[in-house]
Amino acid sequence: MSVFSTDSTGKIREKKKRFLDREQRIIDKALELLLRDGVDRVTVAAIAEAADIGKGTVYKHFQSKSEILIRIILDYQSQIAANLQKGIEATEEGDPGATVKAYFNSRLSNPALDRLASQLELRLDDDANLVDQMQQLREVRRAATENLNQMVAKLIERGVLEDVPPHYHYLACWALSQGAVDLCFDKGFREQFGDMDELLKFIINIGATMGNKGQLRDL
Amino acid sequence: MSVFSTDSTGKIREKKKRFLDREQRIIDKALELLLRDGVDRVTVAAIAEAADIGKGTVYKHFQSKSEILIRIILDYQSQIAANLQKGIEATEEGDPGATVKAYFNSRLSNPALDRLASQLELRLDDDANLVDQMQQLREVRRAATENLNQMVAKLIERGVLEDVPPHYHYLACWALSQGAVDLCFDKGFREQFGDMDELLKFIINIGATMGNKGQLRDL
Amino acid sequence: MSVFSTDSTGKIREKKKRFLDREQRIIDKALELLLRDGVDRVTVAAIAEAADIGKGTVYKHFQSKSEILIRIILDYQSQIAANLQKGIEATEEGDPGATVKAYFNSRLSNPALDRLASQLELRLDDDANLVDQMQQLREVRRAATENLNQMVAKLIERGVLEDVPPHYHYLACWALSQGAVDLCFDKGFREQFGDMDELLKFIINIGATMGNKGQLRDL
Amino acid sequence: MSVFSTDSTGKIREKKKRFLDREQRIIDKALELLLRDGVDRVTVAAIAEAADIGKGTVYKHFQSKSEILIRIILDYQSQIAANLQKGIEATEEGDPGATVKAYFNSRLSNPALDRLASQLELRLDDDANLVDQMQQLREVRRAATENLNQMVAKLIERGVLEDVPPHYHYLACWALSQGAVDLCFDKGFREQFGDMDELLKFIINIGATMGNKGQLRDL
DNA sequence: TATGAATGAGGCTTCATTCAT
DNA sequence: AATGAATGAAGCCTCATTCAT
Repeated sequence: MSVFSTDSTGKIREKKKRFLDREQRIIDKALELLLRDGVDRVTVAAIAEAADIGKGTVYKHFQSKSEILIRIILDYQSQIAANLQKGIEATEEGDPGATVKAYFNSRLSNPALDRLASQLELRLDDDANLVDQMQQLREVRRAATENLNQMVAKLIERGVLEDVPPHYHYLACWALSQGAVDLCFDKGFREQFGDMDELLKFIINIGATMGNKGQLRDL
Repeated sequence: MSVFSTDSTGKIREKKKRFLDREQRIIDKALELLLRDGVDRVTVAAIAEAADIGKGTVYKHFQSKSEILIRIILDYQSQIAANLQKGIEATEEGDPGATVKAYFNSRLSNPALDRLASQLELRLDDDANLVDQMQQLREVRRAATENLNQMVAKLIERGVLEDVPPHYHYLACWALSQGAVDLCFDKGFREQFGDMDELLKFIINIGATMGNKGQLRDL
Repeated sequence: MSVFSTDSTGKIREKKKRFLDREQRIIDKALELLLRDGVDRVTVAAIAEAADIGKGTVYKHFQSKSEILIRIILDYQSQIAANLQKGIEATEEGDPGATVKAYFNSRLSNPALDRLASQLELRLDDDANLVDQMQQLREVRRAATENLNQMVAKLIERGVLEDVPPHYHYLACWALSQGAVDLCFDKGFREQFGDMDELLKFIINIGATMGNKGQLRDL
Repeated sequence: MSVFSTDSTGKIREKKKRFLDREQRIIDKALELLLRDGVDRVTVAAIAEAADIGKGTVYKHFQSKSEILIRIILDYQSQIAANLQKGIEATEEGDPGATVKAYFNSRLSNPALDRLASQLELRLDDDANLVDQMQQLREVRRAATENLNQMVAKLIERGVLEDVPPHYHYLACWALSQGAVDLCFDKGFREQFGDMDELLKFIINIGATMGNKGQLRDL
């Protein structure tokens, strides 16, 4: 490979890197603004300004505003999935509650972000131009649930968990953590009860024990 | 009272009734459209058209679009509170799980509505023109939690529930039901697992037993 | 005339009186609101409410909102004309400055009202539905200027005033008083110079002497 | 500087120029419409159409309709202030009446514009979003009155003008010119007396002599 | 006769997206 | 490739006037 072509390749690479960096920068700033100002109050113009680029440039990276938003969801979802995977591995190495804890901690460590992701997904749910990305999102989740399914099935087999379809267990878990996140943001409750840390621990504890063999009625 | 005055009074009453009917009609149609089209896609013009009245008429009944929305929240919240109250009474008459069941059933009987109320509240949270109604909403909730507090305290005293601050119990319950509602609307899950009825029963069962004495770890 | 018909006539008269009273009430309240809230912020609904009658009733007395407004102008104009007439009479009885003083005092005794009248007239100037009333307004003014013309002509003849077309004198007077009224309402000036009473006296003095023989240049 | 960078800089400059030109065009067209149709009847849509641009474009240049209007006032006020300054200089060079004449001519050379400015100011007086611009407007005026104060003080000292607070003189002048402007637009007067040029000369003459030593009574 | 609920034209403003430079 | 000025559809709200009761 000649010096010239090496140079050229290097330059192209550098260019690509800068391009990708900027893409990430757009997402980061968008996220920052969304968390700070709320879903309704973030405009493409604001994102561009925060990222210190022109509005038009945003559209070199994303076909529409929605694509930025769904990208945020996807990134977050992947992160959750990764944490979950670690939890599953820990569970397989002998700690039955590890998965649940990993999951809860993952979602509750930044409830604002979790809530934001929920809101965004809600808003983009039936956007016809995002079919692909939505598909991708579901795939991420399907992969995660597949692993969960196997893990839960084993725990059922071992008599740790109640013998119901495996997804009952982790969807209940999903629901409780989802609700816990909402709880963190209910102004009324926050005003009435103050600090929520202990409460969240209590809820996580419930999450870790619910569905355990022998706890439920009428099954 | 003369026949004439009776007539007159009657007519005035009838007029007022029609006025109030119309108000309800606006709310009903607004709710219908919100459920059908989503929070973002319902305009005042659409509500007016659905209610078969002029746009201006809407503003005879509500000072702003937001007031229609918060009214929907308040109506729903009152309904929940009423159901909850019945549950509390049943619990006091000897069925410890009645409150939780009443609460879950109340929220899950029409999850779409529940979810809509959450979304609306989120959107109206910092609307400066709704301070009064927001206050009213909190008052409805405060009254409900007061009753719950007393009931839970008794169950703790009787050794039925874990001895933690009473609100831990019902906020955990709130969280689980909130999450269960969201679960109903997750397209991915619905596609993957189909019918959710059994799952919801499972979750409600968890709701009814969680926090019971002896189920949690490390307390 | 029979007792019956007397009664009937009395009732009709009473009815008419009440009707006229209410008309005046509408005008009074409208004026009150206009002065308090500004021309832009007074609605027919507000006038009706202030007058303690229904909106529809307003339209039994006036064909449009504009008719209320022009009525206010006409009433004020008539009042000015009456005061002016007294001044003219006093001038004819030997006090040459009496007319000017009467005129200035008349307009400056309630500058807010004077300004309001100007603003309203401006706004109604080319309202096609008010041709008649506008004509009436001009007639009131024409009558006043006719008297002024004669009076000024005499003062010119007597060598008191400069020999220019008579209307020069009173239109200059009109202009100065008009400007004085505006002066009263200029926020900037008020803040900068505080109380305006002495200033207005100074201006009225100018009004009383301007155009006097021997004061102007180059004539 | 390379040819390329020169080109680039040039293009950017040209772009900026076109942007500013457009801004001026909006103002010009707005002014044109305001003068033609009256303050009440000019909409943002109409301005945009007249300027041959989209409605949205207007808001790239001005934050609100009010900002266009106040800009018109400010521009006019600055123009008046500049003319006034020239008059003051001429007075200082020996022509005592120069300032007054400059001022009157300035305002009466386009009475329609002067009147429009008054009306606009009236309408914007209590717009909370224009505090800054209003402040700016007052500053322009304060600067002008400061110069006037000094000049008038000198004329008083030299015995040309009556010894009253200096602002009495120029506010009287302001009032008379303000009134003269209104006079130009009174339909009734115009119809009755026809051409106003001679009358305005007469009034300007009054303006130039009023307040001169020895003309007033009772001082 | 008095009422006030109903109307809907019309105003201002926002913002995602495009495209000429 | 990057920019940001331009766009215009779409949304919310006001208020003079009408008309059924």
